[in-house]
Amino acid sequence: MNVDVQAKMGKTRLRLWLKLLKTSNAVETALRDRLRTEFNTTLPRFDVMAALARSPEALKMSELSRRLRVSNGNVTGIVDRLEAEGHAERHAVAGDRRAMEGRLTGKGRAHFNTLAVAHEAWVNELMGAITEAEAMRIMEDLDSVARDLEGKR
Amino acid sequence: MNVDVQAKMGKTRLRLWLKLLKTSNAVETALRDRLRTEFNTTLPRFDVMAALARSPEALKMSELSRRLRVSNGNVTGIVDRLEAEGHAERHAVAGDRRAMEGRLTGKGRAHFNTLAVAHEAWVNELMGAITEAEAMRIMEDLDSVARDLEGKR
DNA sequence: CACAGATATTTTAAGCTTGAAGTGAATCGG
DNA sequence: CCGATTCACTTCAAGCTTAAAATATCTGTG
Repeated sequence: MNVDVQAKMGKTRLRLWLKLLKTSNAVETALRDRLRTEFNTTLPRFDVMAALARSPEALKMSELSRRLRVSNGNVTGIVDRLEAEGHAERHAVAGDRRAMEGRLTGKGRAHFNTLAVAHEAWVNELMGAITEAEAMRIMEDLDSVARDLEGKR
Repeated sequence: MNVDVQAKMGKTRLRLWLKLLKTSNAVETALRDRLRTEFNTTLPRFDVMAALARSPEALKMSELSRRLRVSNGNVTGIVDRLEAEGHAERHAVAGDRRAMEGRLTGKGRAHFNTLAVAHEAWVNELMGAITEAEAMRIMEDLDSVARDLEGKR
């Protein structure tokens, strides 16, 4: 590939990145706004609740951190707040006095079910301009990027 | 469209959103890491410098806020730090004593030129799995989402 | 002119996020 | 068994982000 074509490709990828960023920020901002105004909660709290709700077992702090790809200290703070709200609880792990497990409370589970329904509807609305076929194709393309990045880590 | 097909579409859009978010977070995290370790700076500072560098004129704080789609208070803090680094400067706006304009210093402009070259190369590398044709198509699809969201605001 | 409302910016409080330091506990090699 | 290392988690400092309150200024209306 000659130099001109390479340069043009680079510019196209930069434009794509900027558009990807703009779009995902716009959707994310809308979701954050709605979680705040309609349910008085936040996206990080929703994410932690989703991870806990999805798992049949309680999850160790480090496991939450790994699944959500955020730092340990971050998980500590978010679970602190969920605990203060009565939506999650920590307990010691039998056999390892260093570790703590988190799980949703009954109240937390009920709350999350409400949130999850609203969240799915919102996403469906916000991404309404995308058809099934477009979605499938974009996911394939993004997968190739994700796999690529996975390798770099 | 029947109810089953609608439900399936909703799930597909949700999956697309999660993948979009995951991919853009992965790219963004890589860019943040490199800005930090290689240039001791941050993405918000880069964004403000890019806005200032792109504009032939100095920009008012509120204009920066509008272009970057972040709050006024946020811009205040980021410009504070750029000023402390000697990369930007504020000055009063003639004719409106409420307003402040920001611009890059000579040092800031030189620094930004270095950053911008590295940034474009990084994006090109991180998004290397996407071809020109794929990029064009995804941009079109995302445009329809962005236009849709634009209307909602 | 007075003054009500709009505008431009900064400040503040709260939360999210990270990397790094700190604490206590487990594990492993000798 | 003991010391070094690793591991799980929390704490800390710094920065980013927002919404809301506070300041100061401007503008239009009577």
